[in-house]
Amino acid sequence: METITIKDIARALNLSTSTVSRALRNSYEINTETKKLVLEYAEKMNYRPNPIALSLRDSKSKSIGVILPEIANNFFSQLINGIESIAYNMGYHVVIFQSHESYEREVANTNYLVSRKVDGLLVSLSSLTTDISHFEELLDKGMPIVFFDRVPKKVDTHKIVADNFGGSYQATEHLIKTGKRKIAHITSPIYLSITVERLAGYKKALEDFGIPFDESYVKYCHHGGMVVSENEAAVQELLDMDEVPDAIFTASDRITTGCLSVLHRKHIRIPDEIAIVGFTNIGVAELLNPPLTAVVQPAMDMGNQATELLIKLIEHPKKPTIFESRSLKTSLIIRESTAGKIVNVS
Amino acid sequence: METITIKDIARALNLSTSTVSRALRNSYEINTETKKLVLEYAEKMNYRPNPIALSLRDSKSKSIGVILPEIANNFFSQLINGIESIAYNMGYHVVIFQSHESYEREVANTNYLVSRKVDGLLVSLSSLTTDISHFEELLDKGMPIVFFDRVPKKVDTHKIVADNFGGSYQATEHLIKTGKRKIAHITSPIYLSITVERLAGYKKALEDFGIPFDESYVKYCHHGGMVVSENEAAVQELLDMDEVPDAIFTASDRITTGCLSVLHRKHIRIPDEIAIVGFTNIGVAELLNPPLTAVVQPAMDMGNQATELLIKLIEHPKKPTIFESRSLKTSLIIRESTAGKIVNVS
DNA sequence: TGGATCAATGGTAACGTTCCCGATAACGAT
DNA sequence: ATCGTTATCGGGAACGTTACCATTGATCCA
Repeated sequence: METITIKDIARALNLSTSTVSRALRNSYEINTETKKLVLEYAEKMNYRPNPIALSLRDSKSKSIGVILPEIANNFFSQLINGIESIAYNMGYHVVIFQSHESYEREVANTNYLVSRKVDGLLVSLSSLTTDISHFEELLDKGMPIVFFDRVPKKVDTHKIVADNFGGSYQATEHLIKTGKRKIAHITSPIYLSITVERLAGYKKALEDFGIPFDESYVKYCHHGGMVVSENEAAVQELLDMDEVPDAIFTASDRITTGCLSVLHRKHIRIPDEIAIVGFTNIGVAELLNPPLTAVVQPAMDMGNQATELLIKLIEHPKKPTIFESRSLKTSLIIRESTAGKIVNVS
Repeated sequence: METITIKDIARALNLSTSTVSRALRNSYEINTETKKLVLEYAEKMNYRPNPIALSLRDSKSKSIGVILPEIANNFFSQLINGIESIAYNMGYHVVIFQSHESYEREVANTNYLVSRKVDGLLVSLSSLTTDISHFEELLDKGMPIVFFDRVPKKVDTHKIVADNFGGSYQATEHLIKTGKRKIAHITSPIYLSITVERLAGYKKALEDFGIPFDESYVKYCHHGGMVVSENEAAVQELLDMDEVPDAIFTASDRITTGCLSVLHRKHIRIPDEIAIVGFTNIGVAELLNPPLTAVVQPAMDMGNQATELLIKLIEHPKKPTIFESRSLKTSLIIRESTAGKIVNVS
């Protein structure tokens, strides 16, 4: 448990540090017996190479940085588990930073992580990030970055996302097929990739079933639902409409629970007055009142795949000619919050 | 954005590295003009000291390690937010490791964090940790450690816990006052501090109200509710009893949701057949069916205080003669899962 | 037997920073 | 003129590790 160094071993065995170093790395040019001597002594003294010294020397750290909006969120914490399990197996460790949906903190975290010499970055953009030059500069300098979930559109690197379009389409289609026609959508800021894609899926489903798209049925929460008043306002605006929606499709963990909470307080009956389907990974969806129909993302798998791609990038510095943009299937879990007779709509 | 070093500045300004270093640290023995020159150039070139080099030199890293069971858990992720906000303000950064309730991973994480030269440790024990010698050794060597939530009994260092006894007493008392007499308790493994304290509060409340304690009403989940079958078995055993409980007091986030899920599947009516109160910080308690009465811990504040104590320990290496053991008040939020007439019981 | 080859090991610089110890010059005091 | 003082700066070592370039014997072949 004492911090013993190569120097200590060298002194104890009357060898040079070079010899010890090479013996430990099992170099071919070291005498077998010397090697054995060193290895045994190192084992006995519980020698562990100093990662800091290694980092300083090689400018790598066997660690990957994760920047995401927040961890107190089922989707992200499941995703982190996915990241960690792969990283752990590959000998990397994971440093997590939260942007708390703040652009400034995202930039600060990025800089810190870079100065800390992480070997690569796993990033999901904050809801207030419109300028991504801090990542582009790093990319230009050769820093491996993989984006997940909330990905920048133009940037040229690996990306892992859920099939937001498909999931959204499926949710909307499900609402339509259970007889809903006035379907609202409460979602994140429009400059997030997830917002655009989910909105597109929603629109396409409406279109396919001959329901005209009504812009006033779409509400954006600029802080991604982090601010209570936002949800409140969004829901209230919908309730104040001439044609009150008969269904709401909510686009994230926080927005979903926020809206549910508002609807509860207003004693709106779900699904009778308004049906709800959420794009959410909350673990207790089936315990909610009513049990919540949800589009669930394969969060763990997203974490796995993003990490695999990142480590591949780190360990094969030759630039891949093509970057992957994987889209993982979501699954629609139907529960009572959208209960209704299946109606023939097409 | 380029990684510029002190050497680069020295070369550019025709100074020595020592001078530059001292100028940057605003040493009194450097000429004001020289200082200005260096500072301006450093600013212009966006110089950032290399934390790795600092770590190697000083054997400190301005970082603190956190070891806890899992982050995909409302209580812990709220607590992490508390840790981060303080650490961030004090110029430390936070490295989080999950034990996933495994003793081996806890030990591995500890070793890694130590070799990584964290300046201190914030620890909540895994549910399978009975031997804490890996922490005791570190403590003996002077490593600052603060325990929170699940703390070892004997160890001599700062500890931050919720008032588990009080919270538990309050919950039990509430059940009794709403007319329940056959109150079961499903909890974590008995060798965890939280288990012992919560059990004690539960017992004391029973005793104070003249209800005999029945050991068979207490069920332990050895994996802290992480394993579904555990919850299932615990609940089933209770349902199979001659005197089926009329209330269950569950002792953690995971155990609470796990039990609720089982009760739902078995179509047990809450609170009519069985009332439920959970020791839990889940965010959507009010959205559950029925809304869940909960003992809520001041998770964020626990994180704050633990971090403050740790940093104090780090920055004032003189051993404090006495270690603090703070216990923060919980709050009982009453909702429908324990609805019932208030009865006169004493 | 001289030179070449090879196995085995040592010495040292380098990564970026700080700190201890000097070094230099200017200046006033003796 | 000599000395001590002060202000300002430079040189080098150290943190732990590895890579490159020696160095040393020993062996071998012509």
